[in-house]
Amino acid sequence: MLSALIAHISKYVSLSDSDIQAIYKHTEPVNVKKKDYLLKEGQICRSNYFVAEGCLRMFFINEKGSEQITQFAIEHWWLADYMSFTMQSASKFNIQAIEGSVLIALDHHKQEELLKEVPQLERYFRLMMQRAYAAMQQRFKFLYDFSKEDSYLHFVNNFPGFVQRVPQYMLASYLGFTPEYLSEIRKKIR
Amino acid sequence: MLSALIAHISKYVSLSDSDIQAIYKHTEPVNVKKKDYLLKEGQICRSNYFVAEGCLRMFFINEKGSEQITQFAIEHWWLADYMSFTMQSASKFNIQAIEGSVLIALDHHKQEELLKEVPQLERYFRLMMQRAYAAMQQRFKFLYDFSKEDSYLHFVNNFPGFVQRVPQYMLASYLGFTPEYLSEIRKKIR
DNA sequence: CGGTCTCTTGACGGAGTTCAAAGCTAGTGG
DNA sequence: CCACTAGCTTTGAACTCCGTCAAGAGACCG
Repeated sequence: MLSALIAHISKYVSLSDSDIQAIYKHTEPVNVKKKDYLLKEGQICRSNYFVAEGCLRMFFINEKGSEQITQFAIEHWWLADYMSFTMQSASKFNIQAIEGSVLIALDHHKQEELLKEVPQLERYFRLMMQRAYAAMQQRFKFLYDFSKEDSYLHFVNNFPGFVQRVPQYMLASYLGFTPEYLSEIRKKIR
Repeated sequence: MLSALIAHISKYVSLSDSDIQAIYKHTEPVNVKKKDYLLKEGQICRSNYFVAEGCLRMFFINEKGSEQITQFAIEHWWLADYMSFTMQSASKFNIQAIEGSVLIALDHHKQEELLKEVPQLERYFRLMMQRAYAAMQQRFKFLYDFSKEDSYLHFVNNFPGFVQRVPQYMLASYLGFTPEYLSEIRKKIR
């Protein structure tokens, strides 16, 4: 499943055979079952994960003691708590598989080594970070602009396939409201 | 004021004299007065701005017709609508100076040229994007975790100097509530 | 089939908004 | 250096969206 990553990188920068060998040497494929954890609160986020297949969620435990989802990651996106990853300090987030998933893990120090060996990956990761950051800027706009009802409608229209893949209560959490209220919205729409 | 940028870059990667010359050639210093616009809704976000001195805000006009601030940028941070910047497509955001400011502007195509001439800047910008993205991940956590009152207290504690620099109503907008409610919170604290 | 997740319903309460008006403050020009 | 004005902040009352709690109905998995 490394081929999915190689294909993805190749869309942004060109790789020689020896570059591919270097990537092969520094990354580690990881197969996880539904509900397996990749990071738990209090641990250091040691790896940056590329989703080749499947789906992850990142969440934290809020002041009331319930799980609050902040991000999903589907095929061809990277996920990590980048504060913890960069500083190698304790994370306040959890990362968990929502489906059985195939991931490529890239450890912090392995990433540094790999970037030295294959410098054009600096460009690839810059573009990935820029893409992720741009998506977040858009998301902030929606968060501020839309009512909860509109947030839901917008999400459903923009990711029609994805809505089927996760339980409703996770969507509600991600969108910032309760499963009860989501139920209300869905009733209204019918 | 380019020296501020050179100093900042030098914290992350090392620059030769010719690298510095290249940076000098591709960037443009911009002096703006309070309330000057750097980007207006509908325009393409052509430049990435480094704040050497001063302060910017990014905002959009929400469904009710009022300004909603999504980001501030102070000294040593970069600001752009990265979706518009990357795709060179129309932006839905505005960028405006809150104070008289000294900026370094880097146009999209100039950035591409510069990155070709000085490849280690790919690393610098990767680190900047990663830092900005990490900050956003944290911010999402706070947004979901805190009540409006706690958001305000948290912001004041974390950026004590900054609160003096902007009008209260801009803070309220950034934190996602009304100036009236902010006034209520401030009364309660006293 | 039994038990544990997940989704729905309805009653109630409260954090935060809206609207309107008055009080401040700071910038500007005379 | 004062006076004027526009912009900013405060107040209070009415309202509303959405959360909380509790209980029941499905749905899925071993």
